[in-house]
Amino acid sequence: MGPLTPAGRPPRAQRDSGTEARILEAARAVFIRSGTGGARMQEIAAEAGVNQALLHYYFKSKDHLAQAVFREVGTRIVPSIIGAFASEDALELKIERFVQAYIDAVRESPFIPGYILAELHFNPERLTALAEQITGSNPANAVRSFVQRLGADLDRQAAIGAMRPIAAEQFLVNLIALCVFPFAARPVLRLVLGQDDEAFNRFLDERRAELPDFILNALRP
Amino acid sequence: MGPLTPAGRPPRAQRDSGTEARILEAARAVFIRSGTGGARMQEIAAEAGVNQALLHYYFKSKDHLAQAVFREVGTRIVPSIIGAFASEDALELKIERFVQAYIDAVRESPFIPGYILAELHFNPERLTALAEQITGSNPANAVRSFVQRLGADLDRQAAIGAMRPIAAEQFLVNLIALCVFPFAARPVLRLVLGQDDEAFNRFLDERRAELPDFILNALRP
DNA sequence: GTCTATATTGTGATAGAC
DNA sequence: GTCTATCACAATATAGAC
Repeated sequence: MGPLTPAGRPPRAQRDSGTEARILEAARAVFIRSGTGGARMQEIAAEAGVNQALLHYYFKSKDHLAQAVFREVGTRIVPSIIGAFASEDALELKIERFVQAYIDAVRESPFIPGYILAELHFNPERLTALAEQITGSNPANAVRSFVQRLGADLDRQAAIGAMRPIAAEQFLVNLIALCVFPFAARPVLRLVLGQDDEAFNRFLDERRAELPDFILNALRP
Repeated sequence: MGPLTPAGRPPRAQRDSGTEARILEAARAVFIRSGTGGARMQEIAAEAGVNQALLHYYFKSKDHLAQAVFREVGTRIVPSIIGAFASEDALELKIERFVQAYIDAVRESPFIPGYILAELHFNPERLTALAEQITGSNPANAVRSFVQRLGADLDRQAAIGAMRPIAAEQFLVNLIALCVFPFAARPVLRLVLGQDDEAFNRFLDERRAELPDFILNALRP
């Protein structure tokens, strides 16, 4: 959604100066580190290098801006999860690739999972809006059919004795938990591992290599 | 910490009318569902059945109150984690008991993990204060020695061929992730499982029974 | 200890010049 | 489109009566 223009007229020249994008970027940074409740419009304006009035010019209100940020962040993360399981590869391969792709992707912006979980905890209603945008008008159905396909995949493996049986919902939660949690609990981990960023990165390197084994091993018959 | 009393004098009579406790209880409920940033002192006062001024009488400021709540909630959860591993039982047994004890405990108040993670995400500095209170003056050391003991336990099992080798930090994160995440991501789970509380509870029942197998299986050599 | 009333600042939002 | 100035109200915090 672009700037608000007087009834139907296209936006003025200089529309592409990138101001709107800069504001959104600043808002993302501030909302991610302070939460929707803790964030201040003034702080966002300062970080974007503009004044507060401009935020309202581009995004009506604080809540609109928060929604825009959440949508943007959410739509970037979730499809990667769905996408990894769309291929025709062997289940084992999908799992391994998903784990490594997720760690690689989120490593770049390690605060995102914490932000998403916190935002959903305090504003669960945002979830339905986000889910609709990603999956279409009936998110619950889309999710369920995804779980069903995963379940069929797991059943097939169990039938040929390649894996032990496990409920699809439980497995999906396990998989995502093992990937997401280290980032969501980053502050605690830093305490356990000893404060510095470097240790955290070493931990992630090790995890990237070993987590697939842990999961695949757990699935062995 | 009791009410503020004029220089050294003990609190007046009727001190035990339970007002302070009622305020703290109300504050816990509100902070847990709205976060420190989103919570309003007025809302807490209403929920406690008193007026706003009393909150300041008992707890200096909003931030003090938030700290008190976080300490109280945090100190109730964390020791249960440490405690489960203090016994002399076999590692397998400790793991199984920890998983089930955790699920049973948190089930009563399923919003706590989300609250703690969110609070730590936005106010990581609160962690050191909490950790000091639980573990004494040097939390980083206490945590590290705990991890070391767990590591020794794992090494022993690996040495006799009962388990495959795994780094203690990775295993600890896996264990906690698998327990905590379903609660922290409760809103998402409800979407996946189909909205209602009953389905969530069935999911937890199933999980309580199967998660130990998943973990123990992952550790098999 | 508990209340009412009020001070004081913070903060989202708007008006209007340029 | 972007700014300055300002409004209106929400929210924390305090003063002081009872």
